[in-house]
This record gives sequence, structure tokens and C-alpha cells, in this order.
Amino acid sequence: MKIATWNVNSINVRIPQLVEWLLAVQPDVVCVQETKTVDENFPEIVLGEAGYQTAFTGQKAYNGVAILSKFPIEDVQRGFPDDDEDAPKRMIAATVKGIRIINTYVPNGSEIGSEKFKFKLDWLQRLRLFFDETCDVATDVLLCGDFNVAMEAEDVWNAPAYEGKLHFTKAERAAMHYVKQFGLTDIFRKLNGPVREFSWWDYRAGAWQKNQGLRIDHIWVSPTLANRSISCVIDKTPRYLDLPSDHAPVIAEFRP
DNA sequence: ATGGTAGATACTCTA
Repeated sequence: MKIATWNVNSINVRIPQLVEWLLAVQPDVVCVQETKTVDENFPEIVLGEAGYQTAFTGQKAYNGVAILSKFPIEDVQRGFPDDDEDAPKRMIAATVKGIRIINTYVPNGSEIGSEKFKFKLDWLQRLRLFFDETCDVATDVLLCGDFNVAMEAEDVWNAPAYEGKLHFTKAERAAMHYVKQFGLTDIFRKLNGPVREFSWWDYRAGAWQKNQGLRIDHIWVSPTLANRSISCVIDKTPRYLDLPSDHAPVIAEFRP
């Protein structure tokens, strides 16, 4: 079972790259973030032709998340239960082959101390509450997505300089850690040790060329899944293409 | 170096 997460930064711009990548990598499930489209314009037909069923929730211009799967997608939950209609579309959960998958596009936070930063921390509190209320840590649970948080020094290209900056503040890490304390394991770190690899490089200032990135795209799983995890890799291949997403996909593989 | 680039939208916001 191969499960991936990828912030595509507009699914309609990236659809040729996404389909080519799906055909090459053959993941069973892909959690996509920043689709940036209303549901009417979601490319479900072309993804269906590539062999994937889809569940999605989007809005105009910003946010938007989707789950693509070769297997039936069950019990879809779009957004938090207490979200109102104009809440940003940043979370979709579904069950595939008995695995409860929670796909998140965590708020960016904009500027430290801003209203958007507070919203990010509050959103992560609500994410933990969602786990407490709807998930059983003794079952197969997988949280993935663009967390917009780097958790440790190895996740940052220049940790001393980045300390206290957006994506790497103590407050963001603590909020994310509280989600993790539900009982989840960062399987990239568990399987690869303290390597310094990144999943996101800013479009600006030549960050990609200089490998000045962050590891902010994650796959965290419950103990039963952690015990069956075989590999977890960041696939930088699509980041080399012309007109790439600023994020690279992360792929995890599990024994049956 | 407080910029830089990319995407969606509509004369700017978000990341």
C-alpha cells in the first residue's frame, strides 16, 4: 500500500505533471493540497481515466484538498464538523482499505503574531480535537499533508537562522506536537534517521537551486501502521520540471 | 539583501 501527499499549488495548472507522476509512481492513494479550484472545475474525469477515484472539497482561488485513490473512498468528511460554510477548505478525511486518512493543508500563518498566525495555532488545536472525537489510535490512522511547520533542526536548511521564524517557531512546533501526541509517528524520520531532506523550496531567491528548503510535508501514522511501514521518501523528481509546484511529494509504503 | 516568484483574480491577495 503506497500512500503519498503532495501540495500541487493549483491542480488545474499541475494536472499534466500530476497524471504523469501517477502513471510513473503508481501510488494507491494520493492526498493533494492547494487544489485552488471550486468543485465544478476539479479534474475528476482525467484523474478517473488515470485510474483514480476522487473525493475533494475546494473553493475559488485558495486552499482546497483532495484524496485520489485506486480503491473505494469511504466515509468522506469535508472540513471539521463545526466549520461553517465559508471556512477555508483545508481538511478532508476518508477511509481507504480500512485506513482512516486525514489530509490537511494547515494554515500558513502569514506573520508571527497576526490574526492568521493565531488562526493557524487554533486550527491545530481543532485538528487534535478532531482526532480525539473521531479517531481511535489503536486502529490504522494516517495524518498527512502540508503542515506548514518544520518540527526539528534537520527539517530546516539553516536551523539557527530559522529559529523563531514562520514555520519554525516554538508555538507552531508545540501546537503540532500536541497533535502528534495523539499517538502518531513521523515515519520519514523513523525510517530514515536524522537526514537533512526537504519537501518545500520557496519559488523566490533561488531557494531550490541552493537547496534552501524545509521539510513541512509530513506523513504521521498510528502505531499499527508505523509497525507496517516499509519506506518513506521525498520524491524530488517533479520539482526539477519546468513550472513545478514549490512542494515535492512524499511517499510512504506499508505492508498489508 | 525585509527582496525575490508563482497562482488566481481582477486592478491585489496569499503563500
